[in-house]
Amino acid sequence: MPELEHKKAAESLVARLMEPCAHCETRHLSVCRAIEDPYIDQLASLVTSIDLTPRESMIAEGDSARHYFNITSGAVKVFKLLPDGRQQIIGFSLPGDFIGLAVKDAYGYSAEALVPSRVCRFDRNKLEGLLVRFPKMEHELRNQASDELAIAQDQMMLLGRKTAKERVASFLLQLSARAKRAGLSPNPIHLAMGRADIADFLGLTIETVSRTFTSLKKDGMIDLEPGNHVRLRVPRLQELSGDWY
Amino acid sequence: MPELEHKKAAESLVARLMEPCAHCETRHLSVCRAIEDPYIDQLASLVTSIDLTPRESMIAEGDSARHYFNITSGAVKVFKLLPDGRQQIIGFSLPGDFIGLAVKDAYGYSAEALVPSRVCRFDRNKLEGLLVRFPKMEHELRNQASDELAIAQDQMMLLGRKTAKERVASFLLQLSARAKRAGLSPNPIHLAMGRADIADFLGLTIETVSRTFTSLKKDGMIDLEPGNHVRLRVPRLQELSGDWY
DNA sequence: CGACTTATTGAAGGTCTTCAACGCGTGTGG
DNA sequence: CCACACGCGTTGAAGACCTTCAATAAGTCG
Repeated sequence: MPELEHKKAAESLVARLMEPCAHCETRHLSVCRAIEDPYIDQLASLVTSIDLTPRESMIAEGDSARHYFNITSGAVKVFKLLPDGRQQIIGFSLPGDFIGLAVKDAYGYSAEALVPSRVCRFDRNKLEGLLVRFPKMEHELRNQASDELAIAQDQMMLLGRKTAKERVASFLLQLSARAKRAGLSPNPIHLAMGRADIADFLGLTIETVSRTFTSLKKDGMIDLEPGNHVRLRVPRLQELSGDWY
Repeated sequence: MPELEHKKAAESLVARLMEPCAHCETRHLSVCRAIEDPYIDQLASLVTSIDLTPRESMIAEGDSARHYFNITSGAVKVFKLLPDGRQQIIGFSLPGDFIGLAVKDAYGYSAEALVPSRVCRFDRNKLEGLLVRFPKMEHELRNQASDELAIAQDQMMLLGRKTAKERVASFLLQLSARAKRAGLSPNPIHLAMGRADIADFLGLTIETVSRTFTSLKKDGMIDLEPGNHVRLRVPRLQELSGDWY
């Protein structure tokens, strides 16, 4: 590597370490976009970047809620457990997603990485303090909470009233739409999670999810491709999903 | 009626019409508490009080979202429909509850009164304008959204992973807790909604709800009393609910 | 290659749903 | 005043969808 290139790379590394937010690649996707460049260091000063390995826990239900989190890369599952071990996945968080809004004193859910991931951890008290000076950020957080609320309501409809086929169809379309927004391939989509997690998200069992996938495949609605990729026949899945289009 | 009494009553009526927020009995329960007395008229200026009869519609899914609402008396159901008529109730709103947060351009749900109710209707644009000057209110709205989000997540757990008995037990305890907060009787609780609405809220059918009630009664968990009242054996219902206590 | 995890498939079973009938209370009209 | 209809809740029997239990296949990593 030429020395100039080398030097540039080193400077860029230093910059990322010293000014994590200013050079954050997911800033434009996240609530952090509410804070303008001149002030961004105030945000950076209360942030810690954390790397997570698959299955590594990020939040444990019941812990006192001292931090907010923002996903910068990878994928995280957010879930609740019943005392007997039953699990319900509340959502899958992707780059740009904010975690910690639905919180009182203690976290009401757990969260752990599905794949190698990186998250920004904010000190909650300090961030709340910052919000007094940055009402735009406060507004952004409310919008984020509103969006999540609307998504949660769709999920209630899915869990309460849809059949297994409809749930899986909705799920696949939902992943496709999110991938599109994140600039990833919306049609052969990639599944970052296994059947067990899909099941715990859709309120089904692993076996039912698997059977539903093969059934959709037989009906020509999807194709299962290597590497956990799924090709979707979108219009027909939309019909099947039971939703309004 | 003595003339003095008469005059007082008339003045009070005028006051309520002219300064609806200043004399609102549910203000302390609602997000409106964020605006202090000296400024409350600014809020009052963009509010319309509306009376609803049972089954009267307040919001229709898909309509452009020009208003926010605040329940001041009665009870309202908020729900979503699938094209084939299946219904999922997202929540029951009681005095002090704010409706309209989970909204983009159009409402993602419908809402209608269960019993004679009164609601405050805010012009959405004007209220959003007001928020710039009252960051405390903005903050209050975020908190409200966060609370609703946590509730929605509990509901996902209920819908995705709980049995019929657990759902009904959770539901009754939930109603009891809300009644307590609203200053109503938390133990013989009153059901403002019929079996059909309970079913559509819990992701069950009318028949299953009915059977579950009688089963809980046989097991000595509840007593059904006249006037849609239910007496709860709380500790045993908590065990049954499958939740953490 | 071999051990482990994950996904698929089969068969039996259970919980909840569906379809149907009945009871109960209320309100209306003959 | 009673008959009747209507809404709502309850109960029964049959059936469907999903789950559970079990075995096999496929994929992953040492």
